Amino acid sequence: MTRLSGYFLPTEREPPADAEALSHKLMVRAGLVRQVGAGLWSWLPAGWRVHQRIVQIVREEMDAIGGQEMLMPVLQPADPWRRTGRYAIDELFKLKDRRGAEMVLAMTHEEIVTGHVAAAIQSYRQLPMVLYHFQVKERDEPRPRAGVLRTREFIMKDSYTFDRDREGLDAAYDRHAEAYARMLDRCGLEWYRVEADVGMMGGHGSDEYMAPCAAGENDVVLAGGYAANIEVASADAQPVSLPAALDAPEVVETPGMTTVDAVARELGVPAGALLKAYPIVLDGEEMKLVMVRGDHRVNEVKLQNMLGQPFRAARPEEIGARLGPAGFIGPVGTDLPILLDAAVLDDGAGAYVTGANRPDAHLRGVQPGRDFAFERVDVRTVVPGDTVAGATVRIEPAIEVGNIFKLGTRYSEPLGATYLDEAGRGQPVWMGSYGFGPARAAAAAVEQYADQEGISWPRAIAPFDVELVVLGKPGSPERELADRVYAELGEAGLQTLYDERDAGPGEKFTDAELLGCPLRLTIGRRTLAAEEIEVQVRRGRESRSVPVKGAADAVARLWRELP
RNA sequence: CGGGGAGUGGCGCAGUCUGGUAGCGCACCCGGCUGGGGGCCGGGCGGUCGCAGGUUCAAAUCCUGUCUCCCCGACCA
Repeated sequence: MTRLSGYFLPTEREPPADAEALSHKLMVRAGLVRQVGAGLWSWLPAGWRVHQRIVQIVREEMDAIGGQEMLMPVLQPADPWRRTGRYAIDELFKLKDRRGAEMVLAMTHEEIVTGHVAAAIQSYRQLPMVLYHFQVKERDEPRPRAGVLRTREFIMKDSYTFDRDREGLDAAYDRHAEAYARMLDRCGLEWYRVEADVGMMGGHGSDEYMAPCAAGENDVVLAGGYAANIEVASADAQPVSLPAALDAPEVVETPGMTTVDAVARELGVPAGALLKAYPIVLDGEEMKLVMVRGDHRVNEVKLQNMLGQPFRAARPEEIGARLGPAGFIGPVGTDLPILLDAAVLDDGAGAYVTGANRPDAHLRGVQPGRDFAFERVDVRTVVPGDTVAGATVRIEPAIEVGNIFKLGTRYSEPLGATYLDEAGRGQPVWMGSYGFGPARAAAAAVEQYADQEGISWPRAIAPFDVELVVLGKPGSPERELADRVYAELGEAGLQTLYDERDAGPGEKFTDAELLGCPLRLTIGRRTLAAEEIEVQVRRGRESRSVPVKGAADAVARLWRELP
């Protein structure tokens, strides 16, 4: 129970000048958070209540799947990070203690938790196990942004599962997925589970939990039941009307036309009738030529995953030496291996335009298969209008609020986490790791439900259930009634913020709507006259009234019906 | 890392080009009025102009260096 007159809730009439994202503006204006430095934020009391409510929901769902809460330090010795090969990560904060020992600030806790398990687990009888904690993560982000959406220090719930084998991991992973679905629903968020890139975490699979909103940093591809991060999404391309096939490729002069648009316009064909060449160089300096349709773009994450090894774009001099001048390169007549994107047809029904590998010239009438050999790949970025199983995709921005990984033995092997099976054989532990960011969940809720007046919290994570506004002078009958209702609301189990400041009605209403508690009660002169208390539902700003007698219970019933 | 922008009272800003007593709105403090949508009157407090050095009789303003923050992109374990 909280009286606003003495509560540290510094609201602002105007957003910070440098704020761009809606959640950034509103969380600062509402007095929930304050910036300390780039990507460094303090949570003020009301903001921390939101954070803690989310934490509690997550905790309950982790406990429900057998998770055991613990706590591991942020400051850690560098050695385990060297052993797992993660010491080289740029985002990892590195420092030395007074003795000169190399330390790191943890960005996640795989190294430490695996170390504990390695030391303590000897037998299959001790598995499976689920461990988790809420702890600060430190990441030296190249560019923090958008308030608490992308910060250098943040609290994450990270859990880790330890199983005997792949089947055990799969089951643990599925249980986590179910827990994540429940916690996100309970937080009142709109969300998608999407296929994700496993990235450098390595391992056997990954899903991301995405909350769609304008400030989202990721793009999610959705179509019917299909959902994937655009980094890994696949879809069927929209067909393009190709020019008729020719008996053989034919050179056309295209002086100075180095762009798809210029060539397409000159030849009167759609951009999709061109083939774009993207020369890459693999680790061993082997060069390959990736070909996608002129209206498509190479997706470097998909390409990397398909290659299974790092690559870089070829430099102009390398391109010049092996193919031709940049802007005029193509697959015909080269001895480079060619990776042809799945959206390019080779049924002979039409033909493409490609660079001719000499200055100011292209080839038309080019047919994959007939005019060049290729390996078929899927390496393009999905675009709006593509389809998945007949359903047209849409692409939405979203915040990543959670990410789950099947790690396999990626960490248990370098850190020596093994157990003895029934036959007495040493086996590596199979691991999964599961992250969730309460701060991002809070920001996502702000983004998803805010309106012109401010924040509109889902009831489960609002800083308070009810804001009680009293109008009228201190000592007035209105105040006496409000004091009584305030106490009754508490008895009814509602967390209430009581605005008993000596301020005008406009200021109180404006602040209440900015802060966004699900219900606002107003007690003023009208209340006394009508024997009814006005209740405003924040989401939609619809007003109703309840009798003064029994008001708290009526409000509690109403609250339970809210989203 | 590349590009763009900004540091002046708690917040939002003007002043810098053209050097000459540091200003405005809001907030805050005191008194009074008002009391259902940021109300009114009167009186006040508060700023080493990011930092350092330089030029000058004189620097928020000119010069040099430096730090910090924001936006777009790259990156994102």
